[in-house]
Amino acid sequence: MQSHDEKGTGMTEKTPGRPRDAAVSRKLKDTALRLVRDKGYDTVPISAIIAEAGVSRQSLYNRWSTKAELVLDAFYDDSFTRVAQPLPRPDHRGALATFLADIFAHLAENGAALRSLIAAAQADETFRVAFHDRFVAPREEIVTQLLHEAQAAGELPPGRDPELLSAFVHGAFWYRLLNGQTLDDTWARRIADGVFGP
Amino acid sequence: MQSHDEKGTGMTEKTPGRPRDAAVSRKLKDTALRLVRDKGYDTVPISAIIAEAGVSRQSLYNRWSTKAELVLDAFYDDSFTRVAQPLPRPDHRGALATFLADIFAHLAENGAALRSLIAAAQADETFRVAFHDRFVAPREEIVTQLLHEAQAAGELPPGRDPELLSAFVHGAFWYRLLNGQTLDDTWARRIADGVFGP
DNA sequence: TTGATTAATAGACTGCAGTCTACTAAATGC
DNA sequence: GCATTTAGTAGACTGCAGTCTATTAATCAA
Repeated sequence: MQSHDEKGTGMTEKTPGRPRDAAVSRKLKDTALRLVRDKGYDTVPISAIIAEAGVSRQSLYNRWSTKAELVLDAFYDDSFTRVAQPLPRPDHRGALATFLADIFAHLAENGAALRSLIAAAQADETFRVAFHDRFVAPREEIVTQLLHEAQAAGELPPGRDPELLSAFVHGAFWYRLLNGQTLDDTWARRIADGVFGP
Repeated sequence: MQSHDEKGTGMTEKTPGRPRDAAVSRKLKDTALRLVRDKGYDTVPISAIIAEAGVSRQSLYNRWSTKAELVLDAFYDDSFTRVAQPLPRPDHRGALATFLADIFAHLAENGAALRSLIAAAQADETFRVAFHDRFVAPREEIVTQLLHEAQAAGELPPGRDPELLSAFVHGAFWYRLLNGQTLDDTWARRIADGVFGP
């Protein structure tokens, strides 16, 4: 196996051989993030990323096995999933709308990359699982959790199905994103209203 | 421009030059359909399709500008959208469940290809529009229509939002498909119940 | 028959992601 | 020091989608 700790935990685990250069990882992620945001996932070749980062091809593939893994890491580092703040409690319908509006607001910057990563996941099961575990599942969990709480608080009728409704919410999000349709505050509210009823 | 009618309408429009050979188109679509079903979209190279079809590369690209366009055509010819039958009227909830169960049943055969086409649409706006117009929009329309009728029949409360609910339905479908999760009769029923309420 | 036009074929070519090879560099343990 | 191990660089290589060029074949109009 490899060492590859690279100060991930702070305690470098005393592996033999030359240690990984954390600066190389940083440069790759920063460059990938910038180039993909600026020019788009499919327009930016690996050769451009390593050239701008000033790093060899093999150094990239020592760390990530595909372009998609690198880009996921790059965006993950930046923000992407740190939307997972605790949500305001009193009004669950409003909390859901706010949560969605927050995600949708980030789509201006990250939406195109997100679409590319979802696409990449369809051709690469390993990446699909990684993407699901790191990006999809946590967000789904937040909504499911919120809906369970809303149900406990009596704001959502007991007959409703939080897991299904969470699939409705994220499904509508994905469906509109992947079909190139708008997603804004209005849609956040509309989705929340659709879940909680009129 | 080209002639490219190829008996599409029956009335060959008297274009100059050598006419397209309909047998070439047939062989390409049949071969593409079979190979993609058997081996998967990403596993089947163009070179294999033209080799098995016994046709030149250029003949393919004279008809379709990308692999995705060919495969969409191949699956479209076979079935794929002919699920658009008129639906039973008395029970709209049951009609929706049946409609979905029908789609889900076809996923065993076509689900992998559908995922690949959705993925391809994310990197190719021209194809995304074609795919949307030919595949996505008609199905969405069916559900929206059904929900409007259900609302008129009093089976769906007047406060509900058919366009949004349709996005919920197809969204949940896409979301689960793209995340590699099961879609069967149980889910069809569950989604229909989620739309119409408990 | 000839010319114009488009289709079909064969195969070279480009740009891409990802792999592989050869070599050099930095760390550890003796 | 020296051996071992892993990271780094440079660059060749493979397989892919899609483009391009050259040549031949089929149709229509004159």
